[in-house]
Amino acid sequence: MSIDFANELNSAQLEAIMHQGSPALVIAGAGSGKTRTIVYRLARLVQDGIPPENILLLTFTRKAAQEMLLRAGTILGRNLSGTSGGTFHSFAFGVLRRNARCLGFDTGFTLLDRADSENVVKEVKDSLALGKGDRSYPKKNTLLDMITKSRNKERGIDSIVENEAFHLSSYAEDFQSIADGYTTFKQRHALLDYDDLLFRFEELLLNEPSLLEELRTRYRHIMVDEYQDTNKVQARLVRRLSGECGDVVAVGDDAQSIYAFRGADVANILDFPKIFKDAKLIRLEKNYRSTQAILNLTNHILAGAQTKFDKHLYSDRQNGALPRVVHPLSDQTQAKQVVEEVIKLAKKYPLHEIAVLFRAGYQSYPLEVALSRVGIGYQKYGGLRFHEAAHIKDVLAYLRLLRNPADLVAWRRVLAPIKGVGPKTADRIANARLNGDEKYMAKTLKRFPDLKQLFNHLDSLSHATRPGQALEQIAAFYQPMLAELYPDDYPKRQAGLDQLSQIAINYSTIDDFLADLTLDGDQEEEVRKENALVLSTVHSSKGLEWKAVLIIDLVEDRFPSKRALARPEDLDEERRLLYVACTRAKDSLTLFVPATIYNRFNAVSEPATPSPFLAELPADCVEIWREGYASGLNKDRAQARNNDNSALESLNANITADDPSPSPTDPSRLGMCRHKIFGQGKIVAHIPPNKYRINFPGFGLKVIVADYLEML
DNA sequence: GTATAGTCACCTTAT
DNA sequence: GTGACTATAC
Repeated sequence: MSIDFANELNSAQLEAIMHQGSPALVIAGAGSGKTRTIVYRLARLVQDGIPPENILLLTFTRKAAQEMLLRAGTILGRNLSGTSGGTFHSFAFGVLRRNARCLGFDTGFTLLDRADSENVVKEVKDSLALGKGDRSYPKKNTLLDMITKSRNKERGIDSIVENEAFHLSSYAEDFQSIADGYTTFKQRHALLDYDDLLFRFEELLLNEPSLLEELRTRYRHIMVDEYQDTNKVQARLVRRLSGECGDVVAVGDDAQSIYAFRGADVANILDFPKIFKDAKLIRLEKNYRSTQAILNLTNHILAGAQTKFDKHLYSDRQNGALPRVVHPLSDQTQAKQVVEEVIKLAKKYPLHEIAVLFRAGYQSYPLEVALSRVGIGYQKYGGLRFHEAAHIKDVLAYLRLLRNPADLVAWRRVLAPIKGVGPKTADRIANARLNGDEKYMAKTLKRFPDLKQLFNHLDSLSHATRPGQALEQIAAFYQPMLAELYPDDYPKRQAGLDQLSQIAINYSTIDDFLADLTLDGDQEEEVRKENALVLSTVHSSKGLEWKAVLIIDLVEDRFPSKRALARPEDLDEERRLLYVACTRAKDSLTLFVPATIYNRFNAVSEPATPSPFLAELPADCVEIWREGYASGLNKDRAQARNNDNSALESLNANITADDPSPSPTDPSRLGMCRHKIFGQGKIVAHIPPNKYRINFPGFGLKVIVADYLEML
């Protein structure tokens, strides 16, 4: 069966799928049929006689790769399972595992997930006696952030701190010592973190020319999806694997770059033609996903960016409803409004074609409560992961020890439930067992009789090679501890363990099972609900699409996130994030702007400023609705957007007047101020309780928390 | 060194 | 309502 490609694709897409034999960069706007293009190119290559084994497809999630391979297989009517597909990290892991000896890991190695890494970092910090008794000392999360940012951006920690966390500059030296200690710890216990996978892979390719040759011979055709979100080392890996003029097709969209915080470098896209000789450039600009009404809005969002994008999406779908901006009275009523909106939309679309998107995982909590109350099933993407739950990690620790007896992180977990054994004793026991210190072991076994059982259990496990089988034994051993450790919700956790066993059955090696869990958190989707509303962070929504999209909490501090705005260019990333969110919608787009946000710190609702990205939008590209105190939602007939701010400010004024705390709008303070990043600026307005709107020459209007300002 | 009860500050985003 | 840290007693 031959496929009529010309009939299935537009001319730019066709050009992309027919390209072969040299590097090409496909700049694919949102909804421009990027996935379709990759899928058809896969199919085209195989149809033209390329063995699937010679193709490498690198994507952002493993699921994306699987779906593309499945679709290509369906088109061709044959199985493409021979194709290598996955994330950079999982591909790197596979190669590293097969060559563990070249890395100096003779007894295997194990992976650290984010939480593991944080705990190691904290341990190192404590062992160096840094920040003792200092409550305001940077937390493990911040410490690891600095360390991995430094590695991903390939700049010194001091430079990262100076640029992105200037308030921590006095700790820069500490951070360096902690980073060094962290590296040493990982080496000593045969542990790799996410970043190590990429860098050790690169090292391996440099040190083992025969391996590089082998990989090059095998992977003659490389495709890389979401190229705008690759970092420097990933770009070098592609270059090294493909060679300067190999058959490599990178697909991406500079306007959708949303992982700069992780070291992603848009320059990779821009430099592609420099790094790869005679790279062909192909642009996909026609949008097949959204209505023109939605694209009008997304084009406006992008137009406000400081970094200009050469992008203007267009669609044939002219008859679309205007995107709606809904102003609920508070974030609590917002949840109610979203539920009502979902109920209405559900009459038109299946639930899984409707998504609610948000900036950060916690923002969906009130909504989750409201949904449960009315019995609407939902599936959440992003936020806490299945395998991060304590009981899952407990059980996995036994498996880790089987593969890497030096894994101290796992030892601590396994030993922790034994009464009388704390972190110190756990370390000692682990070391004694590793070094065969019989004397200490005998002594300790006498003191902690439970240890005997644990060791017997571990010994019996060592015969198990398949993860399903091993997990069965572990679950039996862990059972009594589960009930003891988690008396409140232990049935629920038991169900989680059963689910884990189900997943494990599909794997033939423990290494792959463990790696997939840490490298690809959404395993639980295998038991995904059939028809459920989708809740997702914007980051996790990348590459997906729905008939109807609702975005919540579009207010200053939340979207854009106040945590994300350390440097001027960070605002653009937040803007691109909103762009990604809005371009997920095919037919219907609704933006929620609550007038107040509940503040847990002082347990009151505080007035919120609408997201600056919305304030810029021309009045005719959206329809505005407001929630009244008594009357529910009303359409804003006048569309008097300019009154918006004044109404809000009078609301603010009222609240401030009732507030006994000091610092209301004081005209004498509305002078000049200085900000570490934006420089000197004129204060335009005070936004109670603690923010100012300031005009910074060159940067425009910004809302800044008073703590970050020096008043002049 | 460990267990436990109490106090205080806190939630980006994710391979 | 929780996780991270401290003080106190075993």
